[in-house]
Amino acid sequence: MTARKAQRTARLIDLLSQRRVIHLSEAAALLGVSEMTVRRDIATNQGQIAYLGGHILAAAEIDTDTPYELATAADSHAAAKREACAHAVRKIRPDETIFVDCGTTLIHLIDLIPDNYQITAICYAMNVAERLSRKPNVTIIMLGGVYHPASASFSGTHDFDILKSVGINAAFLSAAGVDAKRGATCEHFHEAVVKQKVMSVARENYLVIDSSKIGKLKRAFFSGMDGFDAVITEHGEAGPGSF
Amino acid sequence: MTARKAQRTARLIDLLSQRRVIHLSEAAALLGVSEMTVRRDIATNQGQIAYLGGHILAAAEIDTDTPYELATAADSHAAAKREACAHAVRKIRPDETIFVDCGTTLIHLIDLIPDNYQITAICYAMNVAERLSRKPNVTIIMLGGVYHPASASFSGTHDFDILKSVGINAAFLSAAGVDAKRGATCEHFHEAVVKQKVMSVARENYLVIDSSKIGKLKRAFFSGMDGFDAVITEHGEAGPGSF
DNA sequence: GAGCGGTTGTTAAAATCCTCACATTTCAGG
DNA sequence: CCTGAAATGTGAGGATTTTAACAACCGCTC
Repeated sequence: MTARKAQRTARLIDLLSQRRVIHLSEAAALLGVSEMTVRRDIATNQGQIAYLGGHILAAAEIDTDTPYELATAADSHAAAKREACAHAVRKIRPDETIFVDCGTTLIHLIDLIPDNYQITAICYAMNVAERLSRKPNVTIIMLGGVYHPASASFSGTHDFDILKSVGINAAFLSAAGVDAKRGATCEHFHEAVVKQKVMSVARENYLVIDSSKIGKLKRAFFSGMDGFDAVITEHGEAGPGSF
Repeated sequence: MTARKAQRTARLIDLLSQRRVIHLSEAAALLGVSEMTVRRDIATNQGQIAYLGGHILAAAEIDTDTPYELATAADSHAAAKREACAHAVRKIRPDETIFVDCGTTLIHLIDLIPDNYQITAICYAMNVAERLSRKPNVTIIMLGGVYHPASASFSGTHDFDILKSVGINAAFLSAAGVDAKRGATCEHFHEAVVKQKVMSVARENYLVIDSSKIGKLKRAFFSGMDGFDAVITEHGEAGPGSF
């Protein structure tokens, strides 16, 4: 094995750590060699590189034991979040327009909406939009803007133009911290701006959190507790006065 | 979804938890249905089941990769598109603002942009934004609006407000058809509206297509050939007059 | 510079996979 | 039992992937 070949293989593995799946022809272009050469590289490195029908992926992906748990474990308090969302989903009627905040909590809400509901969902985070797009009968409206990687969300002044032209029946908000005195807070200021603007136009505002958030205070304030029609946790629904 | 189909899907997922990778033909035999049916089952369960060139695997294996990744992988004329983009990427300077159209073609352009370039990219399709978000040093601006599943893109009147406040050095447009007489066309009217608006504010407009598009005519017209500063295919760059 | 093994690119044919359209079957309500 | 919608099977055609053979190239030694 020449130095050139070894280096090329290392580069391919490096690419896989970022991309998970790379098509053969794409890898060939990226590495500046022919497809045949990439094939041969893979054949001599079956331990690290896996190959399936034209697609290259890290061998670890299909070797190591169940990454399922890992994926769900990355989302802490997933069970509590899902339960809170199970309570929250009852607020949605079959033909309403809702707002879905960013974060991991409300992803569960989306999954729990019955497939036959014809809802319109407004969002501003990419992971939320992506999950919504998998559901049937959902009209998705994305508030655009500048991308913020930390929360996979978009923000900007223009958001507000869209909000003027839609009627939101219920807004489902998430928070990173809920404090009795200071109210609901999140990690990023740009998120807080969007949340506030949405809350000002939505008919009903629900804060959906798992109870681990209670007592915490984060840097970006977006609403006092009296701004919510209800606070929904895994234990059920509580009036805003209980905090 | 019938009970039978749901049960079959559950069985398939169960198989995947033991086997990691199952070939399409084997799954069809194991489940006692045709390969076509297994394909369709997978298509309606992209969240849990992933599919790569004839092989079925648990979606968790290639986690965080949205279904778009798979869409790109199954992309036809992928090699020609990538070559066209290799020509197109030379139009980008290290600190510019560009527009990236929707579709599968320009995904390759994104991959080919050098990592050390500090560019700002404007887009209106989810798969494009998703791919952009993986690159370092890129500022992403998303034009929001109503979601259109066919092209994973968003559209709406409000797009135009954002466009007023940015300066676009180069817009990279794609098309589903290019006709000598009628010019550039695409599948959906809502896309055409966005393309036209972008072209009116961008300093330079490049049409990037693989040559299979030439001679085709689709329903939504968005620009005559003289609207482009250049047409870029896998064979290189051509002036707009050559069509 | 000639010779050598290992590496790489190019082609063509075969096998496989994908998409689409249409025929058939199944299933839930009336 | 009838009926329409959903689900399923089938086959053709096109696109992609695989394999194999052969030619060209590289770095090295003699």
